[in-house]
Amino acid sequence: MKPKITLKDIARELDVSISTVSKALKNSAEISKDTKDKIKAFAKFYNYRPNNIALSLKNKRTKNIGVIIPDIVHHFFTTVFRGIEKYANEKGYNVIVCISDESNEKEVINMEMLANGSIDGFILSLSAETQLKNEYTHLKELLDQGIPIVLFDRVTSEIECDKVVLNDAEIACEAVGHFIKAGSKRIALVTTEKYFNVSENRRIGYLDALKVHNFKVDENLILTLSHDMENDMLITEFFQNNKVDAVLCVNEIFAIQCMSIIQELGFNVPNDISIIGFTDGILSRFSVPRLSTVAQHGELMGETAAKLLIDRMEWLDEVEEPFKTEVINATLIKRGSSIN
Amino acid sequence: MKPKITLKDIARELDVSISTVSKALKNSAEISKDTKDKIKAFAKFYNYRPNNIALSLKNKRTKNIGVIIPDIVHHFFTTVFRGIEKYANEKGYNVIVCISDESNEKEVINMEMLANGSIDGFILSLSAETQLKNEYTHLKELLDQGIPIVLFDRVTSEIECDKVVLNDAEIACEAVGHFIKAGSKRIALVTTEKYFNVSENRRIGYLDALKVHNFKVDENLILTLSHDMENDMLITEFFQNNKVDAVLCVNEIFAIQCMSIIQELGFNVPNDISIIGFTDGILSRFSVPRLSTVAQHGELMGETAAKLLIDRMEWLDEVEEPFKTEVINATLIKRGSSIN
DNA sequence: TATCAACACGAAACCGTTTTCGTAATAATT
DNA sequence: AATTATTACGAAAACGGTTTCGTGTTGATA
Repeated sequence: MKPKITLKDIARELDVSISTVSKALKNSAEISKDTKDKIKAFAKFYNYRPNNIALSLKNKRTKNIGVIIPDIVHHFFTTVFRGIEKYANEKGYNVIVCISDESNEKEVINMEMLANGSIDGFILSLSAETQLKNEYTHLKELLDQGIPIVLFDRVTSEIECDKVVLNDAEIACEAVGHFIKAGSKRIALVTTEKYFNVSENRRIGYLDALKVHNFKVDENLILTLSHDMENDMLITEFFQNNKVDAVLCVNEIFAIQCMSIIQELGFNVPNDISIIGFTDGILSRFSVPRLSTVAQHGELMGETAAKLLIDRMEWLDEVEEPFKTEVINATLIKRGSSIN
Repeated sequence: MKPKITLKDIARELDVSISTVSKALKNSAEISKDTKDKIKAFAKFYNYRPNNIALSLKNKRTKNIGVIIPDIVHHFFTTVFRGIEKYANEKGYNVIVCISDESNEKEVINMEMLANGSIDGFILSLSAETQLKNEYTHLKELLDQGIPIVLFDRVTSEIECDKVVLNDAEIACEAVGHFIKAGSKRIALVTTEKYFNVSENRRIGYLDALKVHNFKVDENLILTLSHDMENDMLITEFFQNNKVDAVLCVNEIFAIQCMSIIQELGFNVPNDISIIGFTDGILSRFSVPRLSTVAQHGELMGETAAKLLIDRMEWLDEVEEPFKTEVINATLIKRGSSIN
């Protein structure tokens, strides 16, 4: 057991002052070559590393980023996290993750916890409950305290800060357009409650596409599912009661569930019913047939968010940049579950 | 913009000493009720919160746990992480995650980075490269410095510390036994390179089961795949060239890949060939037919690891507990991809 | 009236750094 | 020889807390 060595230890052993040791290790011109060599050798031998906590206290920056995500088991958030971690690490930052579990309270508690010095900035995607309650005072307070925040994916216009979003409406429109070009007539949308900005945007894109192609909107063709319940019965009834030849689902799970039920009901995918989902995750790649889907480029999204945050943190004292919203362009990946 | 308030600020405003403020906020009996009330009210009004960094420096404990995992996109690690985060959070700890990306170098760098004061202890699963090179000096050094470590899943006997593992051999044996009871005669194993302790243990379980039931081992029925390559060709050839009626795969992806190729080759799952995988992830639950699999209880594993670590950290000064190895009992989940 | 608790608070050390500033000792200049 | 510049280092403050110990002021006791 050899505990960590400090500047003080080195100073005592070598009979110099702490300041001298500190300067010597930073190769200061103030210190003679002899002394520097001696100190460096000693430090190297005992594997001296400066204490991060002491540095943080002194510099008033921790080189830690707080990441708050609603759920890590969702593939999309996992990939975004991957992107954040990768970029942050390259830039010498560490990442502290908290999972809000879609709960507003957890989101608030975790952020307040971390805000007391543990991190230099936040990257987060709003919890479902936060979006539902439209409650953003915790974010406002942190911004007020000068802590930079980057929102991604689940964002809100109530808060002014850097953001990274997907062109949800546009890509949903493109997906529906793709159905229409392939000859689909009755196109369904399977979505979540509309307080999610992303679902709402995808719905808008869906409606836009119908309008552009002079399709009449049939509200019966929009199925709203909750993300935390057993939806199998609802889906089954939906496809039994409605004649449908194409479905756009706002996430991968819904898409896979629909495909599985559609197949059980005796329809052929994609000949009877085409399916396109969101998130190019593992499910989409390994299903039969493989799922056509909207790739959200989560990793890029994460990197972009991290870059936005780190840039702002590192320029904070120098210039006052206006807030940016970066738009990630989704890609429609055509695979076996849709025609052509 | 109202920056964070400190003890010093309160002391100045209220014309008392810093010590008085500190004691008042901790409700010390040393301070008169009047003064305490005044200080508490002021602190509350300005939303005073002690600075975590200063506390860490003083207390020599950060209440942060470092988690190093090889890969976060793998469902198993994600769930373990979930368990760690959950338990740690309940106990007031934050989690700093680094992804080693199966690289020994990254593992070493990240751990050294965090070890300089940022965390109180580590939870990790060894990277592939670390297991391949059998290089554990970084772990030994940290343990030497008095930093507690808990290894999970990918562990090694070279290091003495707390560990959490799955009863891999046992459950693999049980899975193969299940095949045999259902009448399978030619049982294959699809696995990874054997320097992974987990794959090796599953292989041992597979061999044990064969031996117990007086089956001859046919090395041709063991297919070794690399985890980062395109394996489709290898799998296809394997099932074309070998008569097989059951397959145990050491992970979910291999299982799904095998199932998909087996079906393409015109075999019926499970009638012609039964399949059991490892990891009860999203893939297993949504495949057609649903995949029989070994549930590894990742979340429980994570919680157990976090509990082991936190217990050790909090008792560190008091007693010297011997190291423990907790074994998580996997569960065989029988679904559509295997008979009976 | 001198002595002594009890009370209420402040000074200062400490955690491990960095950094500014002051100052001996030596060397260079006039 | 007196002054100045340079070199090489140390003292101390600062970051934001906690905690030990000391101390001035009361009120009670002998």
